[in-house]
Amino acid sequence: MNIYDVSRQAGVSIATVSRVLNGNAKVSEATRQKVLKVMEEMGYTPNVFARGLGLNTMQTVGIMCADSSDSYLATAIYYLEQELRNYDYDVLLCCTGYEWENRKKYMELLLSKRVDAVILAGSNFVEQTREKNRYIAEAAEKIPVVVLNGYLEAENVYCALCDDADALYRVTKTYLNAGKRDILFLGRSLSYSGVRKRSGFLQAYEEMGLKCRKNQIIIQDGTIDEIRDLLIGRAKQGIREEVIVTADDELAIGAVKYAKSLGIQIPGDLEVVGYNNSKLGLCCEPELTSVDNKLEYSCMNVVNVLMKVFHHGRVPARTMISADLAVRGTTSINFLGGF
Amino acid sequence: MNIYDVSRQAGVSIATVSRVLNGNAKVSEATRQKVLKVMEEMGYTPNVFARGLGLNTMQTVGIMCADSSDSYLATAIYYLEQELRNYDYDVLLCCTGYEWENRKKYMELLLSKRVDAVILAGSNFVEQTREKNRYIAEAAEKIPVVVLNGYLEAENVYCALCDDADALYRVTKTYLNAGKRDILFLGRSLSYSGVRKRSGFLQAYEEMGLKCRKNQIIIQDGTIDEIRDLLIGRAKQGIREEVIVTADDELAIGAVKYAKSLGIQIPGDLEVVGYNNSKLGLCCEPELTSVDNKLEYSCMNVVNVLMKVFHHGRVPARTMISADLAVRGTTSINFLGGF
DNA sequence: TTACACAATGTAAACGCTTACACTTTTCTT
DNA sequence: AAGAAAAGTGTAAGCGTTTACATTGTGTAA
Repeated sequence: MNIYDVSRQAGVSIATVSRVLNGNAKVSEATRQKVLKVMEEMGYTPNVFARGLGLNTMQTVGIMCADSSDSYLATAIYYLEQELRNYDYDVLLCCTGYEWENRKKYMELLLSKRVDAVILAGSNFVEQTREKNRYIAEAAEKIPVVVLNGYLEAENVYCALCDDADALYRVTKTYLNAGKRDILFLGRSLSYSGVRKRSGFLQAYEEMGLKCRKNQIIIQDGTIDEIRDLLIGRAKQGIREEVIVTADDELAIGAVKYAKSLGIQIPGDLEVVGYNNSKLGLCCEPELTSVDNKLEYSCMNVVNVLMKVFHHGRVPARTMISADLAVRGTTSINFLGGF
Repeated sequence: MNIYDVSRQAGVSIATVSRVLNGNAKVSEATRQKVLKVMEEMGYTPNVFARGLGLNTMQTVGIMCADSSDSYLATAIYYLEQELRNYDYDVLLCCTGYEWENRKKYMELLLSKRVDAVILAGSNFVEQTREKNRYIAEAAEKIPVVVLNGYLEAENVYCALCDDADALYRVTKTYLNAGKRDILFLGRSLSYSGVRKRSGFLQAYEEMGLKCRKNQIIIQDGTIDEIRDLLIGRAKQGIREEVIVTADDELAIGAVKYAKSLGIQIPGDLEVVGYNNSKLGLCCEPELTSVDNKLEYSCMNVVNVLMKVFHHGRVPARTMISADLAVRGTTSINFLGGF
């Protein structure tokens, strides 16, 4: 069943039916209702392919992420999907894994499906070298690209950021102000936000005129248990700390588990701060204090930017929000001044 | 740039270009190479809309789930996406929330986008009444529908199941055989797999000729903390148990947290068994023993079924696998006989 | 009354592919 | 060597929309 069937049944031309369908051109209210009624009765659904051919859009946005099963990314995808649906856009999902070499291919795949825009979820999409990011800039020549929590400078690329540097700066500063000196920063290998987090950590030390030892920074990709074991190994060499600040909740949970297995009291002997305020943090005992980067808000922001771009509005290439802190059981310090 | 540009440049007809594109009809190797080279040089990408119009497919599968941020569903989506991509299918994601009234609408949305099939991820898609499932059966009249871990009887609906009843039966039986009697079943409100899990639990009691008290079964939708508080309240009324078996890991973690907050030793005083073997279970201390319903395997199975259906192969309407058990710190019993 | 603006509708040409059918050339049979 | 079968290619008719342009009708100002 197609537009001809409807037009015949309604006694109008296909142009009129099409106009009713799109609602942008003039149609008298009487015919409008008549056509609508016929569509309803016949159970007519326009063919998206034909529609796509004509309009060159299928109201679809591609979301690229490394791994949609990752708690943080899964949450982002959920918020993005919900928000996009409010504007009648569908989501084409694309998981690239962590090797950037694949990503060009996946991006081309999305482009070939003629998505209206691409959202890159997660800062691990932005690499250190311009060369590695070229595929993003190239894509952005054709359609809008929005990076969620990653920074990239290129025409037609918009970034929705959380000020990760500042968040880590404030957490660290609070501890330094309280007289703590042995603070460990636990991060992942260097994504954009990873770099920013570390620099916020370092800035706090610098500002106090304090030296930060090399072994106060650990960059480690690995599972919770690997993190735990790493820290246990370290402790056995006699390296202990009073505070561990991290770049994500899994790292923090690894730290909590390390403490538990050595009988170190949390938050008595050791305070731990996670990042992302994910559900994982509610699973451990005590519950994790964690930086809340307001993911839902950022996701809504991303979609907002997109909609404005679609409607030819002016949009700043980069928006930045401040993080909150969800204070729970793994800390006892008073953050009120800093957060 | 379109197929005409390519055909002109290559000095062949558009039919030949199309044939090269689709690779199903006869083209001499020489022309094939020539056309391929021109495409490469021009950076030609076929227009999916036009292609869709002709072929009436866009190589896309819809995945419906209640909430893609849920750890279990997020993992399922990931595996499904990866496997589908192996066959050059893309994923259109659709999160419906938990109210079944919305689902008809979302299903129609997917159908209107002309997906080649729909995968329903999670048993909460299958309701108790036939009426509520009608929208699924209706969709299945048009395209194949596969339910992941849910059971539905209808033409063109395929189910990839894990034998949840058997898993809970075996766990429960093991404890009963060991002389434990106070076992609590903690489930969610009745989805298909929820019902099956409970019936497996009950079957174990029945088979031993034992009575199962009403308060040995709790059906509770809620967060980890709500579960914990519920159990604490129960304990204060003097109701204690030796074992808690659950329908998902969040419930189990709620149980672990309840035990911790009352100083109940795990696994000394209380054993806890989760379900789904999700990442959450690795976050708590001790780590959660959890039924492994082999999600990755099931997902591959779902995609396999789909591919066979697409190629007009005969496929059983329902496939069932057995669960494993990931034994970790919250149990001390020996499951070897049962698993 | 004429001329004109404007609203409502129709006609027909894209949009970029696939593929049935027709045609030509090559290869195989006997 | 003739005829049949197979291989390779082209022509043209869809697929179901959108939309520029043409047409008709209707109210309004001169």
